Amino acid sequence: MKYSEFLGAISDSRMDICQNVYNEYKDKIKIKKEKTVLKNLEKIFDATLNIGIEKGFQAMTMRDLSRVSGLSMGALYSYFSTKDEILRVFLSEGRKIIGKILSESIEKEKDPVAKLETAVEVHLFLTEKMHKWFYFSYMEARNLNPEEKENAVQSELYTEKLIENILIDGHKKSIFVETDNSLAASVIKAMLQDWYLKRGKYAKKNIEVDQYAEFILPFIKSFYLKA
Amino acid sequence: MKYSEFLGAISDSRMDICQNVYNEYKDKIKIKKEKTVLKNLEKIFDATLNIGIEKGFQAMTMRDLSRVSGLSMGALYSYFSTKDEILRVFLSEGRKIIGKILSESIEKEKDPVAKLETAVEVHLFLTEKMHKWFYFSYMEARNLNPEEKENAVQSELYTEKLIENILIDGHKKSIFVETDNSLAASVIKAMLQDWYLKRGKYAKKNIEVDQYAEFILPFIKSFYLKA
DNA sequence: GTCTATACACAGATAGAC
DNA sequence: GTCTATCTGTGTATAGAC
Repeated sequence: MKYSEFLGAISDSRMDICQNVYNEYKDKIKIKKEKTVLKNLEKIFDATLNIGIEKGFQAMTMRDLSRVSGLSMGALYSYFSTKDEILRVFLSEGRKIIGKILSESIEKEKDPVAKLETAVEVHLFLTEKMHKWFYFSYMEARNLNPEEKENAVQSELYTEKLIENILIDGHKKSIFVETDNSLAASVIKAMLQDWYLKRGKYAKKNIEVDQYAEFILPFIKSFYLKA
Repeated sequence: MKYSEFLGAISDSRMDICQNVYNEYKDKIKIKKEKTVLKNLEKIFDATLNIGIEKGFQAMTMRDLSRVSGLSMGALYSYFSTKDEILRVFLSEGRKIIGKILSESIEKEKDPVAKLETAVEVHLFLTEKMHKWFYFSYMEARNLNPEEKENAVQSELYTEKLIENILIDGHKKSIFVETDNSLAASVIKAMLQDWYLKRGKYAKKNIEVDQYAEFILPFIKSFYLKA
């Protein structure tokens, strides 16, 4: 699959996240008109990601957020009751969307090699499309409260487990070599994460996401595929 | 090489960093007795890393640092004139030490395969020994001023260039396959970084640094070594 | 539904006693 | 060389006008 094909096949994830936030939190949000809420949630979402990536969520002040989002301080607090809630809500609703897309894509494929290819490609393409969310999520997860931090860790492990299961299945079917599949999944995950953590570097090297996928897939296969 | 052998061969990096800080900044530091300065710099260094890893440097207050380090607010400001200076100084002096150890270790080896093995092992072992510094450095680099941030980026690229040069040399000597060596170095770096970024995860999986090295070396070699 | 003005807490930094 | 007490700015959050 190419990134361009992927783009045509999925919906606007930013809108999906805001819609999810509305559905989940409409009782707590003081504004009642759905259209107004969605419009402003998107402004808050974009501003939070942009400032958060620029200087970190802790360093972002509510005055910054007000200025960049175009909403007043008072308006912001009609949507979220504390600054920390903004972080918690956008991260948790994002995780739900992403977990769903990834697992559904893998389930569609039958054989282990196709599953592995799909897992790698969909992960790279998702993080390319939502790179701001992913980078923000990675860097700010430690600012969550202990309970939510645990959810974030579990979500990471879930992705890794998806990959591990593909490797286990492939070995059972005598397609992949025998190895420590848990460790192998971690290492593959590390390569996938590097794509969104070092976006600036790859941009400078003129590497696009399709090229990155075409590089790491043979790299992974050369180790796991039996000769 | 095993991690235990590595440990026997290098000096106490925490003390080295503090010694470097003293040498470089003794004119700016208000306290004059070297022994006192070194003792207190180590306290400040440890406290900064511990609190910084726990909740981030931005969220760390000077009162936190005072409490954990055991020095008063006034005393802290006799060593560093601003909070940001603490970050800047510990990161830049750490980078100097690390770059030196890594490049010297690689230079000792002659053939590309041994160089590659050494680069991987020394990087993993260094990050294992100084894992707090590395994690802190990775997460807080963006809180540096633009000039220092650029230095941090360059230092990262330098490490990557060391690996890339090994791959280029290996290909010239017909030992390694032909590939995009810049991209290859990035991907190897990603695997190396995962070790210190996901320390908690590997601890839970009961993976030690020697095991991690033993896993990723064959993984890397299976791709680069000619059959 | 959105705004401005403000309360109140706490941050970084310093002065001056010891 | 180290401490305590304090200054001043800025942060989050809210009240109440429109």
